[in-house]
Amino acid sequence: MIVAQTCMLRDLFWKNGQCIRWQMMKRLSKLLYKHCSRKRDIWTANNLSVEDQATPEHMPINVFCFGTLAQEFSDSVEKEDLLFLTGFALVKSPTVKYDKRYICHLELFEEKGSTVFVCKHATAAVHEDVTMNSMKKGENQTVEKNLKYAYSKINELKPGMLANIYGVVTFFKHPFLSKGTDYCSTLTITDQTGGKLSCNLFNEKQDALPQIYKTGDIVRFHRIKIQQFQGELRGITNVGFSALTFDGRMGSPVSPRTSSKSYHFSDEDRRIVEQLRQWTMEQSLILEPTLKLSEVQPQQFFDLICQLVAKAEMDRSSTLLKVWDGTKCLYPIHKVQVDGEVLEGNPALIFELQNISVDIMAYDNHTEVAKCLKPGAYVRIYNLHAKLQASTGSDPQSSKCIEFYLHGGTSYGRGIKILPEDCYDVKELKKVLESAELSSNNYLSDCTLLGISSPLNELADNKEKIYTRLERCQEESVTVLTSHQHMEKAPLINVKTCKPPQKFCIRAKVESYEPKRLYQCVKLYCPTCKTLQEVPDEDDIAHVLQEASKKPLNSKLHNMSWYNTVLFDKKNQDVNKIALHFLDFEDVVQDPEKTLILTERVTLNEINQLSRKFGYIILVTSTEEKLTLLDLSAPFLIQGQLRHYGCKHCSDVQDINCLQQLTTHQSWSASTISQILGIHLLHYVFMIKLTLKDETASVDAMLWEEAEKFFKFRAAEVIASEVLQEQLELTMNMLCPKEKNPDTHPWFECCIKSYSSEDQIVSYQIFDTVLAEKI
DNA sequence: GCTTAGGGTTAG
Repeated sequence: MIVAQTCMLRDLFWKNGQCIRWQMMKRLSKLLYKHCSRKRDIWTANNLSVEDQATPEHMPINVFCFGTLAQEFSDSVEKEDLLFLTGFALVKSPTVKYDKRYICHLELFEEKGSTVFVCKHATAAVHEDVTMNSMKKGENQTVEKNLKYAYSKINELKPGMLANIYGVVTFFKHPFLSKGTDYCSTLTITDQTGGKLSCNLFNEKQDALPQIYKTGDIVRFHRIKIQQFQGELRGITNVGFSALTFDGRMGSPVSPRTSSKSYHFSDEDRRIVEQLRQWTMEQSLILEPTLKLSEVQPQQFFDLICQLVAKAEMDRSSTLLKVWDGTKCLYPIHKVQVDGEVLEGNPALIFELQNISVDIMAYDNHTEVAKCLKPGAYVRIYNLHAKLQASTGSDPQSSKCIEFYLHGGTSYGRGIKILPEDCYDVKELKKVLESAELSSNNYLSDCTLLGISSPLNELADNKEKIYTRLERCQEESVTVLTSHQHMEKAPLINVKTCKPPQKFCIRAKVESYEPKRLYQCVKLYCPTCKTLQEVPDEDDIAHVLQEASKKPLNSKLHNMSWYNTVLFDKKNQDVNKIALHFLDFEDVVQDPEKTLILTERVTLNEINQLSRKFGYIILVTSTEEKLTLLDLSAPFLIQGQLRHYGCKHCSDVQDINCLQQLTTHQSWSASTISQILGIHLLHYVFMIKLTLKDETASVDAMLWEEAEKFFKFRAAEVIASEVLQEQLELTMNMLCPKEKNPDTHPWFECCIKSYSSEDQIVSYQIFDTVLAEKI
């Protein structure tokens, strides 16, 4: 529990004898603009709408927090939190007409004694008891200590309820894209009461829907809305819905699968899950829909847990999957004729497993997922059909064989799911695959004995297991995600079609990149006005210096109180001198690398020489009465090999005499110097456009804000270092080899976010991704 | 701004 302002529970304000209990519906509503009379109010007022669950019509009310309370509140509150509001003013709402909310709104000011209590992860039902009791007793205790969720039994559900329930999944469909904006998952659950509840779960993110692997899994739903539909009750996602999924097998770890960042899970929850498991087993509720290939009978529909050996795109609506599960089908199996070139997979392994693998045709909506699979992946195929082939030959009995189809559509939960390697089913599968390999090796030795020439003699000696050799086919990416590794990889078509802003993890190839001339990848960026510009080239700088050196030196400005001046003759030109003005002259000999000098009439070449010796060089020119900086087209400060530029739009250049403030070299740095001179420093940044492509689409993604983290070196260093320039070139050539078919490029996994600019153009940027160490 | 789906086999 977070208390926005210290206050004891017994001090809670009571109105008409009732404590006001609100469930927050929306976080900092976007209606803010509409509600605030002046634009600057936005920064001081937070608006949210809350729903009083006690009112039958679920009428939301607007609440405004002002001043410091607004800030504290917005920092601590999240969707679904339970709020206690005290000391508020009840004001007639001017927005009733269009927001259709409660006729009054609440206004809270800290200075007027308003208080907001924010309670995390609570349910209203339980909260009421806890709060009321606490208040009656006048105890100053936190609510969290007593926080407990109340779960409804399925047969006790009533329309209109916002329920917390546990249940065993008896049916489910994988998340699929609905005709609306969200992904949809349909499932049915039951519990010890025998009641059944079908649910329609929606979320714009596929990963946010419950991760159900099989019927028999156990789910926990919080805040699911119960509705009536065609005479039956339905559960539907509502604001604040959250879900946990558990394996339904007795004895397996009670560890929830969820996309929630935080969730409440107690011993009581563990007990409920274990009781449901026990009950499911006793009832023989779930008929195991999974079969081994050796158990398959013709005409059956079943689930298959297997490893992908190879795949081939047959046409637009069908993909061939060659899989094995370590057992051999007892019936003759139809082999799909496919050109070896289209077949993606290791030819040696395909050959090695030819007698034990089966061909599956995945149709229509399943081709999308099938195409994304990599040989070596472990998958569960739901509702696979072992269809008996129509007889063709003269002897109908003998020619019949089984064809495996994953038909189009989603009925009966039909689909494909990639299984994580550490899941129970995969561990079990590996055991079977391992024992199957022994016999397949026996088969190989027979071949050798019989003198049959085979490319596998060599492989037979290889101790490495076939399934791990297959796993290796899932080529590694040249990049590493620094977080979100658990997120499912989204096809690029999703990235393109989902409304921004969104975040995704993707796996693709770099088809091309821009700019091709890599030195142009580094730009100058002004964090103040957010503009980008090219780094001036040597010619541009030389030109500015040349113009400046046309101005004569002014001896009146030499040897002032805060600098000492030394004049040098230019080569063979007596009249053409350059001037160096030294700050902190005593230190020059001792610590030249810490010295700050102002230079006049120098050439680029001379600057390069001077910068090797002196720490900081500021380029100046003389006027009649003072030294001034050069045009900001040139760098105003040189620090070793680094050239610092100022923003022409944002800088308000100050008199050079301000530099007197710099008393010791301890205070010299690019940022302090630029600050004193009123210059807004431009930052060196990478700006590279990568065209990423997978089977579904191509997307132009910028490598920008996190590019330095990605490459693990700084943009400013690249400008100054030929070694790094070379390294950058090598890296880009590795990501996207020139003159090669993009399909042969390495895999590029990254996190990508979409956002739209003011002019509604959607852009994509790479984040939380770095180059892999080994490359 | 706020619906979407609302289980019940393809027909290759």
